[in-house]
Formats: sequence, C-alpha cells, structure tokens
Amino acid sequence: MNWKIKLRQAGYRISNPRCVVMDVFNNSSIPMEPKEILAKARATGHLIGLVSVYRSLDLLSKLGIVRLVHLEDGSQGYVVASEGHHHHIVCKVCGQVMEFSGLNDLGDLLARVELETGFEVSGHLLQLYGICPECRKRNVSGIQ
Amino acid sequence: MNWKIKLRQAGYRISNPRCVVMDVFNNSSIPMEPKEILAKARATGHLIGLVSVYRSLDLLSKLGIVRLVHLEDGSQGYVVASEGHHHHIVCKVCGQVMEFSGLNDLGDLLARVELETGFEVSGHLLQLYGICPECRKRNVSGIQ
DNA sequence: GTTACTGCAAAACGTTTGCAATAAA
DNA sequence: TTTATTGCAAACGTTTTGCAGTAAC
Repeated sequence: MNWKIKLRQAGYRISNPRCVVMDVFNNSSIPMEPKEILAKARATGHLIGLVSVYRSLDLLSKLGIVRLVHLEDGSQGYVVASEGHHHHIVCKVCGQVMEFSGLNDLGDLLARVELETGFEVSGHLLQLYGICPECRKRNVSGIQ
Repeated sequence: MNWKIKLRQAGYRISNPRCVVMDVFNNSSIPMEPKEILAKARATGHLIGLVSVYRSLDLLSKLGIVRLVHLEDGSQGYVVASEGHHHHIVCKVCGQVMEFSGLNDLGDLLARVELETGFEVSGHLLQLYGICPECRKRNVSGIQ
C-alpha cells in the first residue's frame, strides 16, 4: 500500500514537507538522521524546515512507513520500511540497508531462551551488520 | 574477573565515582540512564557529579564491564555485563534484564541471510523483550 | 471555510569540554 | 610527589514546544 493512502486513511493530510521527506527516502537506501534528510531535501531545492522533518518522521514511523535502524557505532537512522515484520542488515562499508524476514529461524532460539530464562518472550530486536555484495566486489581495502 | 582488576590492568585508577557507579549497578538489574544512576547514587548518600557518571560509563563500557541495552520504547540504558558474547532479554513489566547466549541458534539464520541477500555477515544486534518469571507469577493485569 | 499543518524562535534537554582543584597511586 | 581524575560552569548539538500564519481538504 502506498504511503499517501496510508496517511489519508489515518486521517492525515498529504502536505508538502511530508512529500519531500518521502522523496528523499525513495532516493536513498542508507539510513539517515533528521538533519541529513533536511540537507538532501534542500540540496534538491525543496525548502522545508527541520521541525517538519522531525514531525514527519514521528508520524511516518508511527504509521510504520519508515523505521529506525541502529547503526554499529551506536547512532541511529531512518529508512523506508515495507509491510509486515522484518529485520535489517546494514552494510558497514557503504551504509546500504537490506531487509530480511527472520521469524522462522528465530523460533528455536526463542523457545530455548524461554526454557532457559523462564521469560515469556513477546518481542525482539534483531539487526545484522556486514558487507553488501557491491562492496564485496569492489573489495574495499582496510575495512573487512 | 573483578571490575577493579580490569580497570587496574588497563591502567586506570579505582576512583570514588567509579566505585559509586558500580555500586549502583550491583544493586540494580534494570537498565539505567546516566541521570538515574546519579539519582540512585545520591539517594544512598554518595555525592558525585553527573559528569563523572558519564565519564565512568564511557570507560566501563569501553572495557566491557557495562553494556548498553535498547528498551522497547526506543530509549537506552546501561546494565552490568558478564564476560564474552551474549544478548539480553528485558522484562517489559519490571524492566529486569537477563542475559542469554544465542550464537548457536543464530547460525542457520545468518547462513540463510547471507544466501538470500549476498551480504557477508560480520556482526549482529539481538535483544528480546518479554515478561520475567516473577512478573508472570504476579500476573500483572493490563499488560500481557 | 475549517482546521491540520508549517516554520520560526525560543525553550528544554542530554551530552561534551576546558580548566583549576583534588585525590589515587 | 606525580598525574589521572574530579566537578563545576559553560558550550554544544539535538529535539520539543508555543504560536501566528499558511495551505490542504
């Protein structure tokens, strides 16, 4: 489902800043912070305010249209998210993000943890780091 | 290995603020932010500065003595960490944290993701959420 | 025409830094 | 005695908020 439809169905307006933010997202597959999003928007001639970026991100992530990913250095960034439950793998060379579903293989682990800890598991946070196919081909030196 | 020995071996001093911070950690199993740590320290009569808490946390996490955990609401907190690689499961009722090792069960998943995405996986971030045994017994209403 | 939304300025917040005083070794 | 460490104050960067003007519907 289109993000504009999602917004409308939830009772929100298709405003210019929201369009600009989504445009930036659709032209990038690397996680971005609010300030970076603003910079990219302005670089392409779209004059919106930083406050609107924050408010758009708030709304878009509340509606599940974008998601926060944790970078390996502890910082965070937003990326567009597709439907349903899935996880992200982040390239530590170029920052590119790809999605993967991981629930099936996680089942055994969850069952074992429930047994071991006595916890009733209800949610999880899983994210991988690695090197993407392009960067592997390019064989960037110094970074493994 | 004792945290004091780790500190000494790395060439650092066993200062009062560091002892106070570790004391706070050893009397709590829930993740805490810097300000909370300061509050608990002062509540027990230990007058240290917030800046020292930040600097202690920096050092202690660099040495692997404490670790950052991600809470389900997006906030973060520090907890003491034992040796080696492991993950955390956080109780969403009381906040208590327990550790578990998860590398073995993760193998299949990592292999599948490498095949599916073409990424070379080199690291991961895994954390679980759930309800701890005590809270399950207490059967806290309203939250499942 | 309504009212949700924007954008500015200012406030609020968390974190970091410079530096003189202090305490661990 | 030496120097790593502290704690204050101030600087800093990020995020939030109040509010009048604007634009989406």
